[in-house]
Amino acid sequence: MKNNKDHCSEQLPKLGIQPYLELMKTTAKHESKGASARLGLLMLWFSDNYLDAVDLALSPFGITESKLDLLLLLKLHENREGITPSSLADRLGIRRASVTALLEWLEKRDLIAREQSKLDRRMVYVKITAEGLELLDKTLPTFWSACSTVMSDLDQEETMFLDKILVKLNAGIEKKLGMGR
Amino acid sequence: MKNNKDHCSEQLPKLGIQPYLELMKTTAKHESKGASARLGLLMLWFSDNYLDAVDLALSPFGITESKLDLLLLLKLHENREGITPSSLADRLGIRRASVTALLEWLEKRDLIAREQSKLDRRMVYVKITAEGLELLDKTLPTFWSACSTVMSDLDQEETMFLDKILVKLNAGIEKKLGMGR
DNA sequence: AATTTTAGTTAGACAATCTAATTATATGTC
DNA sequence: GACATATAATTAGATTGTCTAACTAAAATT
Repeated sequence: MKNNKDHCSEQLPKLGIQPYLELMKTTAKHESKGASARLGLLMLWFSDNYLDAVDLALSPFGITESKLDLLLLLKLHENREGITPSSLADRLGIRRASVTALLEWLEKRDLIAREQSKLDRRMVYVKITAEGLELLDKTLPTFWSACSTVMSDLDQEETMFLDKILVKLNAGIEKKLGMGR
Repeated sequence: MKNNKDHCSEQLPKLGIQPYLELMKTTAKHESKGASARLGLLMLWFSDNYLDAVDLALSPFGITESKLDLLLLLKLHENREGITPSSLADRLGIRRASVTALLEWLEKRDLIAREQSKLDRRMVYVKITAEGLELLDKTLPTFWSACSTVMSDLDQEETMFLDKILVKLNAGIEKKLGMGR
């Protein structure tokens, strides 16, 4: 999360996207894709800003998006028995070792509990605790409103259109990265 | 960057967005904003995936998006004399100490050069080197195509519409975060 | 001349990831 | 049944990008 509060003389002017596009003309492979690349650049900037904004909204709760993501996954599969670190790694698109680190943090704060499987003692079952659920209850309203605030600048037509587009783009990119929620 | 190649039994099914929306109904403040929050969630997922995809595309060049960002900024202001770490921090929306770290890395590889100002000896001027420009030349084609590839699923109408929407959203979020490019 | 402000750096921290190695357990083969 | 292989989780150690707080040197102000 970025949070620049240094008060410095603003020496470099904002360029906007134009100079980037001009540079692109001279350094891109196929000029045909100009419109897509412009879009991609706008999206890159927005993605950066948006993730920062959500992080910022969550920070008062002392939890990050990654960890909330994991808790949310556990909550939504609460009925299901036998959620293992491996399956979480799969679903989150990260390595098992990374999940271990997240679980370590969450367990230390009693937000989740781990229990060794009796059927296969290599495996561990992960569950969200009452405290974990409580934290979700406290955090989620802010999370949803952080998600929606930025989008509320759009009118109804734009909202519907963007929804359609994002569903399409997400499907495409999940296929490319080979995973999804 | 995420890169899951562990081959695990896929135990947790993909849920898609529906269960998240149902949970939202019971945990959001104002139900009115449902459409925006749904959009925000889709955008959050897409932003995550998109940044991962761009990172992945850049990884063969041994440079990350943050560092490329900085180099690009230097390239686009190449004519301007006296670019300081402070002004870069301003423009990148990060702290001066963080810029020092990036410059350290870039300087070690001769991609940028630092020189003490003679007018005000507290200040340092940063310039991109020939090697830095070379790296940009090698990297940018891949960067632009990473930006555009994901977007190329869209037809012309969608592209134009999304462009308009992103300009609007970026303006809004930059105002909220208090910075921009 | 003394104080305060500024620019940059350093030191030390934390979060989220990774790979490689390790441990314990299960499974499969001869 | 014993040995080899595979699997699940963890540990160890690294990297990246960020932060805050303290420090140094120089400039500006009082």
